[in-house]
Amino acid sequence: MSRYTTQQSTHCQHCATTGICLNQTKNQSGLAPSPAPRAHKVYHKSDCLVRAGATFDAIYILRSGSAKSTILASSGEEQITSFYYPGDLIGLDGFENSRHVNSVHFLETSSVCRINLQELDNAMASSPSIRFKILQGMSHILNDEDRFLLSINNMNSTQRFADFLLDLSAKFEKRGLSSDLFDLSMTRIDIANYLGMAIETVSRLLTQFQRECVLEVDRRRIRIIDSQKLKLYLTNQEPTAHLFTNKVTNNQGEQTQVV
Amino acid sequence: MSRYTTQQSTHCQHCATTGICLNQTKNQSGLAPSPAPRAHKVYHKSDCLVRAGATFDAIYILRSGSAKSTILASSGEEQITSFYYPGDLIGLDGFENSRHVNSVHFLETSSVCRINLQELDNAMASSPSIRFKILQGMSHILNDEDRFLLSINNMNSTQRFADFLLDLSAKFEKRGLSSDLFDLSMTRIDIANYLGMAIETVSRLLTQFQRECVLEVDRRRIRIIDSQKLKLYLTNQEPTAHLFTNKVTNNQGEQTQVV
DNA sequence: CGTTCATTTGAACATGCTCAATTCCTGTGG
DNA sequence: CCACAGGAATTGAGCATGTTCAAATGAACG
Repeated sequence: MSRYTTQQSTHCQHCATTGICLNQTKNQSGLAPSPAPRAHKVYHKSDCLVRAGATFDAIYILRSGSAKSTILASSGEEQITSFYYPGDLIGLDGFENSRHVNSVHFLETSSVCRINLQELDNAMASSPSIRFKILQGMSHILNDEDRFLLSINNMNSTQRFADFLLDLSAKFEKRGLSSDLFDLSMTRIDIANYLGMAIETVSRLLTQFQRECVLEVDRRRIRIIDSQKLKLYLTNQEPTAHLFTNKVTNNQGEQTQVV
Repeated sequence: MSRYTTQQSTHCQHCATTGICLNQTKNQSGLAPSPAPRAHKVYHKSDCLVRAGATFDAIYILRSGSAKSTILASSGEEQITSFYYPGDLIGLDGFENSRHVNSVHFLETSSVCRINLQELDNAMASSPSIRFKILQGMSHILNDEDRFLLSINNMNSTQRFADFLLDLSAKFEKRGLSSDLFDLSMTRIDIANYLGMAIETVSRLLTQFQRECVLEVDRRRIRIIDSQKLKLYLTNQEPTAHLFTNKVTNNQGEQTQVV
């Protein structure tokens, strides 16, 4: 793996934009134990950044490219837990047991910024803004997973897939890229694994969306033609399905007004 | 809501056992801006601790009882994202946007320790161990959700329900309670919502497990009779007894081993 | 007691999976 | 440059898991 990696010595601009660039803060606070600008490594497709079970000694910020993290079931099956895009924090799962729970693999040529734990702790001790940014980053991941949970438990495969595409679209837009024309960096197999469906279902949904003039699909390239219609798939509940949910809502509704 | 709450002025022993009691540390470090021992409030069943959308100004440690957090789908449906037990951190979802994403409701009479953000930040600034404990707590939640994701995407309802029961059992044991005799503090509706299945399925699974002499069920009270057999359901990809097909029952507890 | 909510149980149905066959794409070697 | 292999993706058909609908029972509570 190391033969694939190179070192660069430019300043960590991308990290800075996310507000978590530890170099900057260390300079500001005058600590700067290592005066050199942060080094970042370049990895290639299917390279491994972190292996489950490995000692937790650093976190990473993705600078460019994309990655996925996976956990291993006792049965031996893998489950993708997250896809990462530039600016995302990677490796935060390690705090629990000082070992990584997820493995992280790159989906394409990518580069990351490595921040070892001592560095991180120093920064958190000295900078309120770093403290906040790290907590914010973890909170963001948490909320993302909660939303994902929601989609898995309450949506059918059509809705889930539409949600996935809109999510991707929003992520690209947030990073200054086109929100309606982008390349998937993951295979259909990865998508199916992530969304908890069969690859055949993913394939059929792509075909369906294309047939209904919502998307244009060319291999990994996706063009969203009608994002309004795509959003409709999210709310379009199947004709029925109300009894169970009504009960839940009523159960919750009581708390709003208690005489 | 406030009429349900009372104040107590004992020292925060429960928090101390979790290692995140901020009072202790503040005493150690001599900061102690508020010299009074930490107050904790008592809430009752279905009381609301945190409402989604509310300003994020504190986190909480659950001292006793249990709670659930829920997020709201755009469609209006609620999804339970987590159940909380004593020692758990509550409210960490607020860091992302300075607003809470989840609502938190109590499932029974419970008490919490409130730690406002300024307090938390002070403690994190001064104490490396607090810094670590908070990150560890968030990491734990993250990993929990990842594992849950795995179970939802890769397990059928029987496996998921067995997993849920074993999880609960482990949580009670970790807190010094009986691992094989406990009361569910949530309704079947909550369980079904959390696990992403219909309440009828939950009911049928309870009946099945009882029929197969794995559990004894009496309303909310669960006794795990054969935890070994319960664990087998996790790995047994092949369903041993079909739940929904008109069963050709072997009227004794022995189920047909397909392995 | 009567009302209401939680739970159980049965039967029909449907969403999405499995299995199977085919096509498409990419890289490789002759 | 083409043939070929192997993985990725597509498409079809049957079927199983778990949902939905419906009804009955049980428990809690005023």
